[in-house]
Amino acid sequence: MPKETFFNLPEEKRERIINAAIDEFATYPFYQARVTAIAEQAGIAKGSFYQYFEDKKDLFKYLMELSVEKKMSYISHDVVEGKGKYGFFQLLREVYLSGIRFAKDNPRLVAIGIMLLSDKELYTQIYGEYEDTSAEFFRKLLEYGKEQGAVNPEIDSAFVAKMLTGMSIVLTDYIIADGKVDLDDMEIIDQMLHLVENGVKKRD
Amino acid sequence: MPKETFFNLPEEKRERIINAAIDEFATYPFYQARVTAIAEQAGIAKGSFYQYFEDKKDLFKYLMELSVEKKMSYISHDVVEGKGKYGFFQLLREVYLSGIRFAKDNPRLVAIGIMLLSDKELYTQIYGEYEDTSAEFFRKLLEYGKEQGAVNPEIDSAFVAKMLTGMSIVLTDYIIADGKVDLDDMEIIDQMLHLVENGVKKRD
Amino acid sequence: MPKETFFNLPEEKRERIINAAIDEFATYPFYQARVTAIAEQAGIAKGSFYQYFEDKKDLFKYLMELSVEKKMSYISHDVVEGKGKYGFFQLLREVYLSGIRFAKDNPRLVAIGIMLLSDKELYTQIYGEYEDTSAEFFRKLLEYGKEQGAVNPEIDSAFVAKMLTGMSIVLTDYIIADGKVDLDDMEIIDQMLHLVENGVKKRD
Amino acid sequence: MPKETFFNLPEEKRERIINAAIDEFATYPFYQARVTAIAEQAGIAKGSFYQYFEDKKDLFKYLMELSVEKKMSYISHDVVEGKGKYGFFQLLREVYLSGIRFAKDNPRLVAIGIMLLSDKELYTQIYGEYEDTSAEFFRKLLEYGKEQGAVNPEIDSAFVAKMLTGMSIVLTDYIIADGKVDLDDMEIIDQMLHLVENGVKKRD
DNA sequence: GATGAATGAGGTTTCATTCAT
DNA sequence: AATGAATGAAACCTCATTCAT
Repeated sequence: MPKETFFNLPEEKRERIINAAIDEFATYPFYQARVTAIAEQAGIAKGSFYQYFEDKKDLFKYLMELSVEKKMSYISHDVVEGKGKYGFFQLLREVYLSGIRFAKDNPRLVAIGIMLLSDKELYTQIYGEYEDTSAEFFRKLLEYGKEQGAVNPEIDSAFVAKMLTGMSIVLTDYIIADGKVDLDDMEIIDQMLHLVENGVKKRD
Repeated sequence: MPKETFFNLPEEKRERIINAAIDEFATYPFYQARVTAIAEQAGIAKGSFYQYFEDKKDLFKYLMELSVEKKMSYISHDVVEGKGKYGFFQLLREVYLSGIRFAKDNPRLVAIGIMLLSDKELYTQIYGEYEDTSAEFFRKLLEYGKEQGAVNPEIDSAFVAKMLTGMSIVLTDYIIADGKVDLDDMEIIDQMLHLVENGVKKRD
Repeated sequence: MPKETFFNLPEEKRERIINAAIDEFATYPFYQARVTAIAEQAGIAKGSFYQYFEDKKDLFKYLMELSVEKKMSYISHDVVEGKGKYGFFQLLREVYLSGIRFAKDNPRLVAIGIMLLSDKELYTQIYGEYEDTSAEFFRKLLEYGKEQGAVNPEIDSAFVAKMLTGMSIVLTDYIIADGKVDLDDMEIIDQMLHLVENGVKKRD
Repeated sequence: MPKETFFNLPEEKRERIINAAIDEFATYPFYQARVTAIAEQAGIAKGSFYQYFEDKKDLFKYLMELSVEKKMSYISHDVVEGKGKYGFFQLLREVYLSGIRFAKDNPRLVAIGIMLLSDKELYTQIYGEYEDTSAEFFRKLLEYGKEQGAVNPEIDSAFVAKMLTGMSIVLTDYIIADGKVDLDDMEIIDQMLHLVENGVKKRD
């Protein structure tokens, strides 16, 4: 957690720092990212860095928090409110859509997140014992789908949740890498959802 | 490519080194992995390391080659011969199965591979211009499925191939993380394949 | 070029570093000179060295610049102003004299310069394409002497310039090695100049 | 001094080694020259090197000996025999000429010699307390010139000897650097000798 | 004698972090 | 709070030399 001093900073400066950090961590894996580079980019003294943050990891952690928070803001808008109104597959669609929007708006944050996923050493150092929040989210959604009768109750929620997570990652990766997906052109998302829908829905 | 001296080594020593390297790279991302640690673990002098390999990257590259080679050996047995005999979904099943077997036998190699995937900087340094071999493999398989009439010709092969890759990764990740999947108990794989099958197959 | 941090240092420290460097480079050829030794002698941390200089070569280059600058200061005083007033042989005498004074005051700098001369590889790395500034200087002086009618126009200025350079080097080398030459006792210099004068001057 | 084993080698191999060594030392200053590179070039095993020579310095020393020997062979032919027959300036001319011929035939050996001159640390390690053989040679020649009545007895033989040495070095350096001097075209040498002659000879 | 693997000291350089102002 | 110099651990890598066959 950043020190108080950081939060007392004028917003503009705080943002300069955050942006510099995002740039650096999106370009280099954690261990290769340099505090010096961040300080330089942000236009602050190296010493100041340590007045705002405990250390490199502290900043990184904070970034991840910001990222989650921001992602939530994308989801909440579309889904959280709508829960109940929507059917399972509609919800799933909204979740993916919000994920895509988030990725398009914050490609560097997504890149950082993906990097982190593959460095379990660091991951546990940051989040404590490994625990896949994202998969957990999908698991609950699936349970809800089962209750609703939209999802085949025989499937293993935990595993399919993993799959949905993985597909979500692939999707966002696809987006930030190639910038291919156009929000107006939803074909691909629909293809994916169609794939999931047919694979997961309850037969009659 | 390792130097000749490496290949002149007694097999036992060569394996000690390879194992030490796999251990280190599976635990730490490339830039955090330490040559010193590898040498120590392998019980060789630091200087010897550089008689066998050009540098750290050289060894890493070699490891990846070994990995691909080994993985191929898993696939070949099941699939390469059978192509033509099998339908698309059977082939896909075989591919996933071989992937799983490989992952169960070589979890650390898989971990290294996954790490590499998320460091594109390093990836291109090693393989030249980024090009997703795995996705390409699945794309061809899908084309084959379309020819066969088993796969819906309307789907975007490139994208679905990405998805299949992603799912494959998730699957193996799942396996090496939790060691949950038991080969005798194929339910989960079948669930995934079922998911894919329904999502991808041609409607009548 | 040293980094800004170096120039922000208190003069006393800067001098300690420069002196340590001169000592080291005067004793060992460039590649044998050790950054560690310089840091130790100067009483700074090894890491600090790299806050002041890009690398070993950076420092070395700077030393050479300092040396040229200092040498210029010896010449300027005697000659630059006097050009026009003096005849060719008087000018030559002044040039050699200033060279000697410089060598007596800065024997280690001279030693470094001489070392550099014999490592053309390094020389071009530092100054770009090899170009003998010193010989060029003498060549111009000789041309001036020809204009003045003091120097035999038949001689090959380029070659004799090389000779004058070489003799200058020998002279300074003689001085820093043995410390023999006493400025009050100019016999030797006069012998040399006499040698040159007779060899070069125009016959009637 | 090389070990006996070296001299037991077939001449062809010995020469391969010597040539490789000359190449390496002519290209890099002693400290940067690599035993490994020499062994490779010569096509011998690294271990063999140490069966022939004590260490790197041993080989280098031997090279210098060879060089002196070879240089002597150039001189002896022209001068040693003729001493007595020739006047001082004729002798001097012969000495320089032989020096030039040697330099043209063995530019790399000359380059090594010049390098060594500027590394006094190494020089004394090799020859013991610094002692300029070459200058000594010229000093004796000058003494002879004085006896003969050809050289002004007032000049300081030691110093002028230094000068003559320096000029000799400059001359050879000029030759190996630019390859400019053509033996058929002796103008330049004559210019230099003329310079010396006028500077040194006895006035009447 | 020939080989080439083995060694390890030591060099340069990087960088997170601390410290003094 | 801000600065930026200072530190030193630690990393990679090189190479002369020794050793065992």
